[in-house]
Amino acid sequence: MSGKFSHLLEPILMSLAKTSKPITLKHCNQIHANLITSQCNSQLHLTNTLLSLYSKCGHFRHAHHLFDQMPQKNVVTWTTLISAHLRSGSFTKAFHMFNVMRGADEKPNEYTFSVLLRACSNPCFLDVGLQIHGVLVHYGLERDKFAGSSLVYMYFNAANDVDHACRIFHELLERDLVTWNLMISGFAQVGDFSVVKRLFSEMWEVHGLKPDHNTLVSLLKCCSLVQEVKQIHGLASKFGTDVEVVLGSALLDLYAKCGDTSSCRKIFDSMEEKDNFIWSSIISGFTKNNKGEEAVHFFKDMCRRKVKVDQHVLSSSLKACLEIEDLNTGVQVHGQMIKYGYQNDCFVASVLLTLYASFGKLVDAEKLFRRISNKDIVAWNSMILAYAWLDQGSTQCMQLLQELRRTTSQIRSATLVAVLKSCENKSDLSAGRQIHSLIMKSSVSQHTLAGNALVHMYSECREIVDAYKAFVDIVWKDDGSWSSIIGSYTQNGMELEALELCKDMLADGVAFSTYSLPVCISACSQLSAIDVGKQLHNFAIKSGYTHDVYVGSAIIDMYAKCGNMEDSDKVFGEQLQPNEVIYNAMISRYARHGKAQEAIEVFSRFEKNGLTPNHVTFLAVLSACSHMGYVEDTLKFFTLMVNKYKIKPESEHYSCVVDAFGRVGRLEEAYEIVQKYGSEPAWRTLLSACRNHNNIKVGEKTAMKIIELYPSDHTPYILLSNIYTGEEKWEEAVKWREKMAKINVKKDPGSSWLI
DNA sequence: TTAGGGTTAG
Repeated sequence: MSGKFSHLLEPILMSLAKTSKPITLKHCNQIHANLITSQCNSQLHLTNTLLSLYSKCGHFRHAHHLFDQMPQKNVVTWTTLISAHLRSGSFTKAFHMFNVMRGADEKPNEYTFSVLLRACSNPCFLDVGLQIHGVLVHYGLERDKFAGSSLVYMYFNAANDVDHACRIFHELLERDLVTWNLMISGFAQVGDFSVVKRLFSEMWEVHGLKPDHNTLVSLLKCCSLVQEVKQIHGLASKFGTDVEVVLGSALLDLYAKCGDTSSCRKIFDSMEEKDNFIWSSIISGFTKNNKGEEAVHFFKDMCRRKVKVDQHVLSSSLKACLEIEDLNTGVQVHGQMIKYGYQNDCFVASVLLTLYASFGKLVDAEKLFRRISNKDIVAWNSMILAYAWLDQGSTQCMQLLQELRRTTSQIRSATLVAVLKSCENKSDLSAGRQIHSLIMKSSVSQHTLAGNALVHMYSECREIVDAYKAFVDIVWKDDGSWSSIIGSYTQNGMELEALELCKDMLADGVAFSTYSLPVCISACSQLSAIDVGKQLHNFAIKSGYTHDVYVGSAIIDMYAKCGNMEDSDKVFGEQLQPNEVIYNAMISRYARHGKAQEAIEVFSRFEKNGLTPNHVTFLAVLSACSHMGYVEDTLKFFTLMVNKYKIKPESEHYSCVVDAFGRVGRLEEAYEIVQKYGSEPAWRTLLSACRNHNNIKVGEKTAMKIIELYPSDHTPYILLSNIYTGEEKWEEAVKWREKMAKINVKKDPGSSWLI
């Protein structure tokens, strides 16, 4: 009687087992009920299929429950259950079931071993895998296609053991496409590309096996040039290989790495089925190529189509927001992150916290950081860097470092480099010195990256002697080390020494790079050493570095500072794609030569070319206008900067406005600005303007303020005394000179900041 | 009836 309806149930079960559509628990339960009512549940092959359906739709407990209730079991039943445990990540349970199975005298077959060995491809299960290999030999299955192929896979992935993998492969009785693909992917993984190519041609030319998308994905791992990627892409058409999601995303990723975003888009558009991999590949592909706008567009498109986003999509999209400084979209991504439950994901939260921090939202950033359940080192470094951007953020960075040291004894150089970033200011120097001694005591002491960061930190703190000491201590000096120390000397008025170091660098076998060349050229500019500058320019031409914007702008600047405007213009004209840096150099050049009108003209060309001015651009154009006393223009550019370009003015920008007002004698207005936003240089600019206009009222207020802020400074006393002298108020003038003498403030011999 | 390969992120 039993199983009389099996001919009805069987086709339904079979079609469900083969479908690519998602199977629900409801489907499984219905079939289960039907199996029972139609008395087909004693038909083992049908129950086994149901068991695998429960496992495929992720309902492992139901699978296990069914398994327990089955009166009869065969090797398929056991293998399916072991596979279900592995699918759910319960490795120990799976291995345990294997032992129970053998205890129950059920003989494992090639499928059972295939399933188990795949789990052992994880290095932490290699020991188990080797034991299973022993058992497999006992059953005489070592030369079997399925079991043997899985052994090959295990030896490559868990042990990087090429010899063992090859021995097993060569002794197989039969090899199919999957077996060949496993070998090819194994060699691609260990980086032996010549063997990959040899295996590929043998598979196709000798054995006539047509490659599939898996083969091509392994071949793609051997590509480093766009031509090679195109070749593999061509093979797909030659063999009629379906460019499905896996091959599609691998191709897309490689085209992106070669900078070919138009091919990325073509592949993306041609994909009928788009999964999360494809979406995250296209978003990260555009982000990698500094095309954040497009990347963000893809993200929004994805959300509009109601495609479920995953952690890869979220982190790539946030990276794009970071690149284009788009906080609004970032907040939208945050919304999706909450919606899909990725709020505590380490990867996603690390980028989002960086984005929030870049907009000064440190409280939000830290909140995200604290919620990450398993913080890895990148998350810690991101949080440290977030504080490092703050003025005087070294205290928080040091606290985070202490906290991190309580959780791990291994501190890597990237973390210390991040903390050092927070110490690039004189007031944070003591923290910087602490990190220095920490580095010297740790295994990081020989790391070039850490040494370079120390040189940079001391240099920014204007501790040149210490910068040099740190430089000398670097065991393997690279281009970054040399550029850092040469730059440090140049910025601190030691240009001759900088050029000497430049010679040492060449003698040490380190060639000029796009980093070291601009600093050396800039040393020449400040020395007006046009001959050496020209030599460096020649070198730049020969090595093709003139198209680099930093090299180009340094050369433009060098000729201008040496008074050779003709060559400066020539180099500007040779720039293929002048960007912000180049234009900034041109505007600064005119600003320095007091040519405000020309500076303004360059600024408008800059805007016409679709470039976005930054705070340096505005500093240059504001200083050009203010130097000439163009108050209206100064105010116009200042408003443009704040309103249109949303750039937060820094103290230098305010100083320019103060300077402009000061030059035309609008001292009260200047005073108002300095009082609200000014810094030390702004106060000094104002005081100097008061002296030029002999304005006692504002001059007194200003001088008092400087005395209050910098009590040991002689300049306000002298300037005030000079103002009184100018107004023929001799008594007052003498009074201020006396005051200065009384509190023991001395004028630096032979120097005055006015000079 | 059970099985083996592969792609994306900070």
